[in-house]
Amino acid sequence: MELSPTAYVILGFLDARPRSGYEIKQTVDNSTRFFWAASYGQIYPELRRLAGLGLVESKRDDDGGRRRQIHRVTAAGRRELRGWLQRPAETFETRDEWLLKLFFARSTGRATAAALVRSKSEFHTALAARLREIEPKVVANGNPHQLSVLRYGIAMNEWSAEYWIGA
Amino acid sequence: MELSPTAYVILGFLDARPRSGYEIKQTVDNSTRFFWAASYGQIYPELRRLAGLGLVESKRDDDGGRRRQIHRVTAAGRRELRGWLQRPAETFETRDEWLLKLFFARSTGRATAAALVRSKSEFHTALAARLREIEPKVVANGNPHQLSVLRYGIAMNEWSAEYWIGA
DNA sequence: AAGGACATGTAACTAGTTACATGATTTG
DNA sequence: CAAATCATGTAACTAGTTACATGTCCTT
Repeated sequence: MELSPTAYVILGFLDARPRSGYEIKQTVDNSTRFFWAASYGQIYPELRRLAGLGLVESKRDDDGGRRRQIHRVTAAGRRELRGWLQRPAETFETRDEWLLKLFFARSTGRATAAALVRSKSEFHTALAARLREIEPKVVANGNPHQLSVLRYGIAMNEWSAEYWIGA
Repeated sequence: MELSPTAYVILGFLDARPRSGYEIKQTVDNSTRFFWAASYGQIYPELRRLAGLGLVESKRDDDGGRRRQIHRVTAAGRRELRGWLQRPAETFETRDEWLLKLFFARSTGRATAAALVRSKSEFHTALAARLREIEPKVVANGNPHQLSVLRYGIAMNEWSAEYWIGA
């Protein structure tokens, strides 16, 4: 089966424990977001699709008057996730508008280019700080792979911030 | 006017000199590709759109029997490009399937995780090497901003490759 | 003669975002 | 009581990829 990487994000989080679509979104925003984002507009329809394929089981579990749906990964879903983990990765993409503007900053004055570089540096500093805030939670949850991914993100953004300060 | 960043890529390259859609694609693949890619399926329709908006002028310029179209940026197109360059950048996105797999490599053995890390490191080494090949061309064309963007790409990929070797 | 590079273009598809609609509960 | 948070979902849209179709010219 060939699912979208975002489907595996969902399967991956459900593999740790069952949760609602809303919770998946929060979790993504506090973890994989810096290298793989996902919006509600993707998560909810994808959950349905996965349920249709038998990879996820969804059951209603209202919280008081609050309508809620809890999803859990099935045995087939776990198999699917393992299969994906063993296949080689393919996608690596970056869309960096700062670099694009700097690249075409020919006619603009050098003040504009300098401001751009400063702004890029600040962006990476802010992102690194944001990731540092998450760090204690990830340490607490005790998954070494997740921690090493996060630390890479922190280190990389700090590296980038410094790179452009020196420039 | 609010165009897609890819439209500005086109305007930016046409600003340096007029060229065909095919040439734009080749140029992108040899320069902005590592931080902003574009396919024919985007470039050709976008050229039409830009022509419709009066930002680009396209004229037929067959090369022997080879049908060809040369596009040049208009004065309005240059204004539009400058306007974009002066607005702050917004988009910064990464989709990294290697990090995603590592992040969810809980149940897989540690051998799988190690292979993943190695493969990520190799990927960045190869990309850095690819960018190094381009470097002389960029040096030759004498645009300092383009060179600094390229060198950042090289440095960053080398940094990433080394980061994961040590891990 | 064949294969690769030059050259343009579209159709079908996949992915993903944004904005909106709806409504309950919790917190200040 | 107002605002934030919890919670689900969809419609319309934007962006972008892939695969295909077509044909020329150049190199081996």
